[in-house]
Amino acid sequence: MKKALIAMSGGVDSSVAAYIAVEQGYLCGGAMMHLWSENGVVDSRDAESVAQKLKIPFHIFEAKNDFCKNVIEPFISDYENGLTPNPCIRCNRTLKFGFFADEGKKLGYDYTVTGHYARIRFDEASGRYLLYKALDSSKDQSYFLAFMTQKQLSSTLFPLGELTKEQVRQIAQEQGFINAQKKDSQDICFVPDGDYKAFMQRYTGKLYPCGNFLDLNGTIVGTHQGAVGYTLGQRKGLGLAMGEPVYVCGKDMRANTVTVGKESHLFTSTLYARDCVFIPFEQLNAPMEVTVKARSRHKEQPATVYPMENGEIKVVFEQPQRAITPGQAVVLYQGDLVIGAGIIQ
RNA sequence: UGGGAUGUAGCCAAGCGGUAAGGCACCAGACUUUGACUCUGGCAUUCGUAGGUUCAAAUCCUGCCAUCCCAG
Repeated sequence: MKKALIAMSGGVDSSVAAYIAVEQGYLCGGAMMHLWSENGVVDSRDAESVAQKLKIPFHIFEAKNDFCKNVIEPFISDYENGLTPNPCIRCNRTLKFGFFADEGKKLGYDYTVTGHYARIRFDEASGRYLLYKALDSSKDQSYFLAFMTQKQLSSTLFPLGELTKEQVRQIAQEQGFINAQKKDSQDICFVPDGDYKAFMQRYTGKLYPCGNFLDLNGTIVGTHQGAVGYTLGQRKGLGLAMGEPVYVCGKDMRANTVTVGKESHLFTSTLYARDCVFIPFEQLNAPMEVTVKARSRHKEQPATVYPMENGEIKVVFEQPQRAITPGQAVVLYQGDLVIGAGIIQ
């Protein structure tokens, strides 16, 4: 009998994923990673409650050091370098399907199970594991999983990939799980109040100095509160009353300036990406018609992807896209199949 | 010190005797397992100030104050 270790967050999704894994006959265990807390408290009560109901063992993995090294510190240095990182993607690749899976292996588990909405299928013809969108497109999380390696995909199970959120809540309700009505998590987990700049200042002890807002002509139009606190396309929080809405059009970390302008200046139809991974094949050798997400909640856009030097790619959209932002992940699809992903530069 | 102009919310700004448009900013929700975007709602009992005229004034009159421009 195969053994499966469920990554349990205490939320409804991973709880139902655990229930299904048990029902499917895997020999199951549950575990939670202690990723981060500023007060040292780990709240594992909901997860433990569900594990108890399912009569499966429950572990807590201390992962704070790995999390700091692989998620938080890159997150901070990305912002300091003028990028806008996506920490959830990094966490998936390095912690959930990295550290956590490794710990599971040490305990004799064959599979890692999570409550993600996505599907994995083995393709006989190519001998590769393929990643597909969830059947419930409104909950699909394949964007956050697109950097998974073949090794990771081969030992991962997503029991929720064919279910809707309603069905998941229904199951949680039927099973009497404590979190059946719990609100979905959101925001960056280590910045629950959403103020990531304040978090960075606490974490690093640095103060990010004020600087100038410039218009597109280079004229000073105001004072910003630290360039790391702004991202491309941002409108809110600038405090600039220019008579019409203005958006962040660029940043110069060196000069500590933030340039603002009209929304029409944010549209571009080409992007370049590095650190690319491909799922149905090892590398891209020829141009390919795909649909593309340049951020998690981007509506997929038709585009052509071209291979470049050093494994980089160029994506040319049919229509210009708003606020393509360096540091964000770009994910390529063909229908429900995830083709690959990269980091926008 | 003379002459002119202007003073309406944080910023810009309508209104020109009938009981405060709008935009930007801001705030609160919604949306959302990243940052953003977006959407919805809120936001001047009061018009530099003190008096006067009038049934009724931000709107007319007078004094004062402030700011800007031109003279000197």
